[in-house]
Amino acid sequence: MSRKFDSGASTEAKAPAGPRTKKQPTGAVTMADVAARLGISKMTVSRALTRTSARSRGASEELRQRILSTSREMGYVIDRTASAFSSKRSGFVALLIPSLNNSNFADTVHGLTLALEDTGLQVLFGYTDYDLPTEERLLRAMLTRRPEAVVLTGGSHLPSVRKMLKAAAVPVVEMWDMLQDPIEHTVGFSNAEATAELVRQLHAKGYRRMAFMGGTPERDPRGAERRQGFEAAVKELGLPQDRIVVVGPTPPVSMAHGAQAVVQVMQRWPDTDALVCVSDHPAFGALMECQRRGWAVPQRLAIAGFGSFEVSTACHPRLTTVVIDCAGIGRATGELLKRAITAVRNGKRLEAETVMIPFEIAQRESS
Amino acid sequence: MSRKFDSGASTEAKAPAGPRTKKQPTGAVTMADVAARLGISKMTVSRALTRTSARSRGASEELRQRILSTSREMGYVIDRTASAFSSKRSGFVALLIPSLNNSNFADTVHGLTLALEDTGLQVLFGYTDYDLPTEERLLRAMLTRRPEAVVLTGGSHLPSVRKMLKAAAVPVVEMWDMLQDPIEHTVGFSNAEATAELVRQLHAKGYRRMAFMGGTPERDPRGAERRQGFEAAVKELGLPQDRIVVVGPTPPVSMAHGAQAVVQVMQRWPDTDALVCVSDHPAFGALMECQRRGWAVPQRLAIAGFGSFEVSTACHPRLTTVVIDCAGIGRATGELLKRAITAVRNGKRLEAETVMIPFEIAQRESS
DNA sequence: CTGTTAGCGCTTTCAT
DNA sequence: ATGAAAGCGCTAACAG
Repeated sequence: MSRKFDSGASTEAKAPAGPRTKKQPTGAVTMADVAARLGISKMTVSRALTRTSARSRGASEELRQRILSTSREMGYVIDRTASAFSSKRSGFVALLIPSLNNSNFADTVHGLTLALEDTGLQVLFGYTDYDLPTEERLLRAMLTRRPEAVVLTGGSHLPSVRKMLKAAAVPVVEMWDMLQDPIEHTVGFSNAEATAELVRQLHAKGYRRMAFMGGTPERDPRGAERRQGFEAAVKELGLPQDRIVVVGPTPPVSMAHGAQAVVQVMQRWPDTDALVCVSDHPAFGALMECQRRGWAVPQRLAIAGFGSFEVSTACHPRLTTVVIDCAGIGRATGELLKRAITAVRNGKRLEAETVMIPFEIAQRESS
Repeated sequence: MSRKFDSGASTEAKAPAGPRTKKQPTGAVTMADVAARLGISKMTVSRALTRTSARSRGASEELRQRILSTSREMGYVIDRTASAFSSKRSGFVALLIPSLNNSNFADTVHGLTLALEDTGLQVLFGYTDYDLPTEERLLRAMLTRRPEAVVLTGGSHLPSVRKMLKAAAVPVVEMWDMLQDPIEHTVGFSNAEATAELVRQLHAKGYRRMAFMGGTPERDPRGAERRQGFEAAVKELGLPQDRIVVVGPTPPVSMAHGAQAVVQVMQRWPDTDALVCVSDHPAFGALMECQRRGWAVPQRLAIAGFGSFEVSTACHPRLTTVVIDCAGIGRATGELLKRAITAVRNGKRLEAETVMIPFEIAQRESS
């Protein structure tokens, strides 16, 4: 007992702090309180509570049960701020996605959360609103919490983001895209190839004069990739290449954008027979606009989307689209994360990995 | 210098830990490093970095600038785990919503985040999947991080949740509902009253045989409230009261549920002239099903939803719905949070508040 | 398997 | 305005 000015109270009785203590304690029950009650050291309590199936060291099972039940009785809640501080393991994974309001990303978060469920890792979550400076700001704030891994969406980041991540020396996963020059790990698929494949299948069905609609490329790298896939495919197939409509400026591209785009397309290129949209949302908007104007889908114009959002199967006619295993991206990211974090905790480093997530074209009544 | 086994290195040069140190330092640049470089105490650095417009005490402006630039140069990133631990201020707000995949809640999160933007508070975010035990589990995990406030959705919680919150002695906000017996603060509106008002307006338009469709009440308290509002209104208006269809069992109620429900309704009560849905998603599904079957909307059947989701204005005909200021709920919650947390930090406690958020009925072509 | 000791990086408290 | 000392609640490291 070397604490100066000790109030003299045993650690068990939480007397109000003496008049001369340097620092005000929380007031909450601490590990030391639980230990004192049981007449053991707090280290033993710590071991009992921290014990994982993986960690062999811990208290004996009988004692462990007593510790657990006493903790419960006393209303003890471990202070992870303190434990993170002491162990240098925050237990956080930082996750940045472009938008909350997008069920594709929501499904990815879902899959990731499930994969991390039994690990004690918590997700520190942020959304960038498709804005690079916002991403940078959020990441900067998150890094003050010392996350054990960082997950980003896509490969488009400010230079300072790469710099910060390098300095933080933490495992990084970029998801949802296949990247030329990933920071470290990647989990995703080629948005360009998926769109190209969609175009090829529409071509096989007989469509020859296709148009593409999407948002401004700078703010939506995934959309830009899809557009490139479209352009490559129509070129390869010898189809007209100039039928591109850009809406914006703000992502996400909305249903209303789709309605507006389909009108533009039909005005500029009246013989267009298929419209490929950057996502299901504008595709749906386009479909509804066609119904308003009495343009038969798919007879007058075929429409295709991307992402297989709920609306794409609920609408009438149902939308042809690219089906992505969004939850699978999250799950794969989670599994990768576990291995990467375990490696770091053991003083190693997981070799950079690239995980390909398959996609599928769903041909439905809109084409 | 009372540290035993000190390696002898000054704090400036980050030599690898000596062979006999008890604890491995992080390796990252610390406040002490920055201070040493400037020849000042780390306390001064701390003050310079923590200085808020609110806090008057801090370093002189000139020194502060030097500290800031040196920090940047050295790549110093403050360790909020340590500062939270030391100050007993986690800087976290715990937020629990039922679902990520719901733009209403997404908008609320957005509003909340914006309101908290300049406070240094970070959101610790979890979604319950409309499941009370999941909510309890998530909250338990979050409380280990000592959040300075907790935000829940709705008023339906396990008893243990109320107990944990009471023990944590932290400000609590329940949002999205008006509650009989709130835990503490409330921000929301009456789902029952909003639905009742919708029914009254449909009645005024001439609809007389209305049906309601929703999910199982146990898993969706907000849906249950809406149903109660429907029942109260049709009773008050002397309309048939038994036309209730329950789909499920799993919330959220989907577009497909709506398609299925509208068929059931028209089979059981063929003279139904209006269908009120628990949210826009099933309302949209019902609308599409009507189109598939050639039932004219609103001539044969009027359809109304709830929530003013994007699809409700994009579809054709557009859906009559209840417009909620979702972001406003988030914003109001954020403002309340700021005051509540400030109070606690000053050793006070904010009196329990109830903030009413107005709603609006949008009559559109589907009715 | 259990205990002892030291200390993580910051902020509080008190002194100057 | 600045500094020195102490300590927040936990876990690493070592000893037994």
